[in-house]
Amino acid sequence: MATLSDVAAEAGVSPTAVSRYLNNRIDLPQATRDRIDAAIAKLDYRPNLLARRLSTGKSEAIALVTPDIANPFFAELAAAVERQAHASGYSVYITSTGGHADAEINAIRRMADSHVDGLIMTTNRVDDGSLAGLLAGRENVVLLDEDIVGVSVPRVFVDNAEGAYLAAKHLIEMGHKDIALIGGPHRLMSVNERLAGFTRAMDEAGLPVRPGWVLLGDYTRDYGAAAASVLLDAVDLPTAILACSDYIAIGVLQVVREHGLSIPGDISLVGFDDMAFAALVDPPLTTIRQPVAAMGELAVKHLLALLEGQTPPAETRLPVELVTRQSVAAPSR
Amino acid sequence: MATLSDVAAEAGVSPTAVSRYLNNRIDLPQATRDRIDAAIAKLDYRPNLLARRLSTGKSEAIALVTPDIANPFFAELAAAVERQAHASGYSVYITSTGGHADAEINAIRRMADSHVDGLIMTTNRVDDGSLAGLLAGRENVVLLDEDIVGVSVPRVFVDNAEGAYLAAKHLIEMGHKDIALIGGPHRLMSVNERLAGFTRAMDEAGLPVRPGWVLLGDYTRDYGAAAASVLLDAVDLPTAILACSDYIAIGVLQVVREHGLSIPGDISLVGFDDMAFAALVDPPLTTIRQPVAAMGELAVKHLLALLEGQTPPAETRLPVELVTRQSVAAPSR
DNA sequence: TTGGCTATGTAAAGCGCTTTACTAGCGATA
DNA sequence: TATCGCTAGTAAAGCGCTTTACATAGCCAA
Repeated sequence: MATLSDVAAEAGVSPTAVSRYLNNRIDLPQATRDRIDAAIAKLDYRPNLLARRLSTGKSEAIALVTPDIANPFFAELAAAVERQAHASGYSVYITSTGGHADAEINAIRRMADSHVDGLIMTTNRVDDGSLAGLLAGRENVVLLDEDIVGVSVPRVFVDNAEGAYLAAKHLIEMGHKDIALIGGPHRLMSVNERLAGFTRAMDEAGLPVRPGWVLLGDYTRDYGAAAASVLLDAVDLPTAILACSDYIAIGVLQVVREHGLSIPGDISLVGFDDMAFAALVDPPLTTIRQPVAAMGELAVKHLLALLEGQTPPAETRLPVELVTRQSVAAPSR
Repeated sequence: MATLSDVAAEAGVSPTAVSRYLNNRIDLPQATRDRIDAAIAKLDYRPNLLARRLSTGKSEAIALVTPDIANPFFAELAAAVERQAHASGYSVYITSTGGHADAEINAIRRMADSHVDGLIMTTNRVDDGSLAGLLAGRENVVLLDEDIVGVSVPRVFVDNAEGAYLAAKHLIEMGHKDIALIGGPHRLMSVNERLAGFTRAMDEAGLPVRPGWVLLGDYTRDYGAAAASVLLDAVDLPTAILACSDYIAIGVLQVVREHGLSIPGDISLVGFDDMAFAALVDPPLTTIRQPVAAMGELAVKHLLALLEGQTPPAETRLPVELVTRQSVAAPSR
């Protein structure tokens, strides 16, 4: 690999001149510029980014740490982050942690050690304080999608409460009164908020939120199935289920079918996220759409603003919308 | 941030000693080790990876360049690559290119400039020679999933021909004779091979491959829909369609339904890939499963072998399997 | 003729680490 | 006593770049 010095020698100037020329920090006469350009072309010179980063202390790169890149939600988020970052000349380094606390900590450490300029953090656990400790006080972090309590960095979330409210209201307007909610991990911000939105809709309609019909566990298909089993094995059944993620919804779908019931014939179902498969399942899922791409883009914008010393909003809420398909009908009972 | 020298000063030894101690290149008496450890703890020292990489010329990191991380196939591949690389102490930097030639080239360049030790390349286009030019002769690259002609680096593929053969044979055994194939981009290796496997199965059964029933375009839902429209608007219809990807298959699904036909009642359908949604669509899709995780793991293993100067197999074919669900039935006509 | 300005650069230090040589001191050995 | 070998380190160069401070030549004005 040719180095800057090689180019300088070839062009008959000093390395300083070449460096400053390449970084637009010097005005050179045309003849000199031509010689340098020729030398670069001849030697196929490409600057060593590592050396540059070490020297300047800037990397023009950001990291995205994510629980699981194989999860389409985070994958889409990652794609959006990358698109937006590239548009601003930044590279992005994506890591997935598997959702384990120690892996998250390692990932953050490793990224910091590799000297990325900033970090976008998504998680799907509730933190025990260790993440907060690592992240607190940093000026180059933004939180995306899910909160970490005690970390006062810019945050980009979706309007979770509104989403659940819209979903519940839709069910209520279709005539449902007996509505159950299946949600993600207890105490996770999005879960709290979705539960709150659900409760508000029920309250407004004068409908009770039955404790036995609020099941909190995981944003997974398996948990959806397990929770649906609990619901369906009880003596009285809800006429509708609000699943706090589309993954939960397909678990519900499967179990409902296994119980010989039909959706939406016997039970109506609303999901959350509008993942790509939501339109493809049988029946196509009525769900709450999250603006995934916008979330990723905004997170990058806020991070880059932060890096430039500006002060992006402490918290941004992106709007969600109800997408009606065919998993909701009027109650038959 | 504390540096090595800070630690050395704190511990009352030279930076050399600390460096060599941390890299296990020196035996120090317990007392000295304790002083260094204490200094590290006190200063919360973490080595600067950039500096280390610049100095050693090794990065303990590999890059994965991929057309689109938002595509669950590549996302799953990425997750597997990351898992396996981490297990060997390597970081991985994932980039997606959007499937554009220049973006691919940029990505490869950028990765090379950031001095990753090696590169795993996946693509979904047929190369015009520019990628081949960039990659040819490199000793630290492996190709995954799709070939780039003229690049003689280790390759990890799936047994495409066998997959299509199994799918076609399954249809034939169910009684189908009029079978169409909808495939990805013309001249892409996987497409060629799947077409070949299809043809072999038809030949063995003494069945003709009708040129009008072989449609090549893209591995996308849109193309699947477009191709299905062509097929269904003709005078005589196939009784079965072999879609060379599950994305194509769902496009087909949609169009078949729009034509008032049912799957598998009127037309049987087999997909390829066994993406997560294949089991969720209506009807659940019979498809060919690719061992995605194994592909990613093997690519990493072969790359690391390469980096250690070993010679992994020039080409590995991973087996596929037929997953029967409910999109195939005996022909009604 | 001198002083100063502009144009065109360069020398050298430094980013934080690794690594190759080298060495001071000391006990044991011949 | 001179030498050897071992222990416990160290000095300094180098990875490839950036950046600060300085330098020289030529020209113009006073």
